[in-house]
Amino acid sequence: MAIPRAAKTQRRTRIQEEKEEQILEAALDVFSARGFRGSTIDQIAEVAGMSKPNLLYYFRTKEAMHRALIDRVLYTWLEPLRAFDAEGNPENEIRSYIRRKLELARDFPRESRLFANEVLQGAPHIEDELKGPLKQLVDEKAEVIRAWAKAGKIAKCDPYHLIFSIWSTTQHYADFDVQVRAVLGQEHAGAGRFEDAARFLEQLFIGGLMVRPA
Amino acid sequence: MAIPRAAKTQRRTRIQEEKEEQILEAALDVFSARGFRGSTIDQIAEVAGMSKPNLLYYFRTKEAMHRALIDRVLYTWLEPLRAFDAEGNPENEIRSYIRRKLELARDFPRESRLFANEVLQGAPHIEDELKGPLKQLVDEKAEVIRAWAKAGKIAKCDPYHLIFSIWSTTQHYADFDVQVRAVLGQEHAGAGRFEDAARFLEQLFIGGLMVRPA
DNA sequence: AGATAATTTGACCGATTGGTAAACATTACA
DNA sequence: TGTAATGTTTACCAATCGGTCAAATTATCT
Repeated sequence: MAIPRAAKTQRRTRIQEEKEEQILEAALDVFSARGFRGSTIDQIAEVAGMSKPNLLYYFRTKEAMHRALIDRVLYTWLEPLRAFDAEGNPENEIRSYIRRKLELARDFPRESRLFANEVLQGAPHIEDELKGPLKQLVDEKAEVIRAWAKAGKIAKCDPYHLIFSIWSTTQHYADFDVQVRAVLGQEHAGAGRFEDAARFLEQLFIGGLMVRPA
Repeated sequence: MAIPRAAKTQRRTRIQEEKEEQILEAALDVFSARGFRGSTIDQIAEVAGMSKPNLLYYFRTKEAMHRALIDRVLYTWLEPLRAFDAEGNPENEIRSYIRRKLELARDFPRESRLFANEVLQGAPHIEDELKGPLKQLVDEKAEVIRAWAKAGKIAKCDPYHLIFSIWSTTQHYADFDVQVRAVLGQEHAGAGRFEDAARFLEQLFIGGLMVRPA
């Protein structure tokens, strides 16, 4: 008798671990490129190199795959914000937050698009995560920024909109990659693009937020 | 004999005009919320309040609806950038560009999401528009910004990434509205949100780009 | 009014969707 | 090695997909 996902054994098989990994990798490919509703199990199965019923042996539904993916990716995605340190030097903290987010956009564009697709379509599967853990984390870090502003370490500004603007500018390079490529064309292609973006964003945020000595 | 979309008469009927408008309005609702692949003709038909074959009488395929929508919206969407004036005062031009884009995000969030969905999923239907008219317009305005920087009117910066960052920060409020709402919660709700965002973004961009008198 | 063109609908089509049942194959372990 | 649990596949299902068709209805014009 086939009992999916270790309902009885508690311990996960080697095969289970490998196949689930394989499936989630394929699911990330497909979901991030086409959104949840636009993706089909058959597509994921093809990318994963296994049959559809085989997929459904490990994840009972399409939603289950998506949820497993979201859960796994969400933690990683918020890591840079979590690293934001109240004790650190404000300029350094902001600068390295921007850089880390930009690196994430460069190295994990699929993860970025997975969230973008989800949020863009009303976040039907992750509303609780947004209103709960995410909001909590942002509230906490916003308080840090507010304190910096109050202490005169950075310019007075709305900390929430500051965070939003860092999110949007950095993730833009993953989520709207096609547009960025189309506009920049060949002349600005290649690895230099990342450094150009990083340089500009640091200039923008540091220049816009740092209190300059008179 | 039924001949769709004035193939014979040249002149469009009153009914044609009304119904096509009705359909595109409904299509904007559905496509912007679920993406092209995630949307169904039945959904659009229901929102439009007409039967599916009736829809297909005016637009022969799902793609035709989407294309008509894109074409109609694209022009409006680039209007603010087109208004960017080389002769104007740099600070004013940038400030009002930001404000106009932010107003667009507030007043036409569906249009913003339509493009976001499209670009996010690889822009399969609008690649030519991106590489053609859009790139051309951006190239032109980038040159203006570069000239301002060279003349010392604003800080030296990469004009393309400046434009990207204005796009991303402003459109973020339309495209990621659910996330913004979730994070800000009730305490920052209401009409004040728009003004808060506008104030922050102006501070960020003007502060980050203007050359301050010594 | 009557004729003609324009519009609308219900019934339907083949393809694809997410998912199931059960037979079959493989693995792990005694 | 035998056997029970685990893993895989073929064949299939009802529902939904984009789209067609012919018949019915409505608007337009003389």
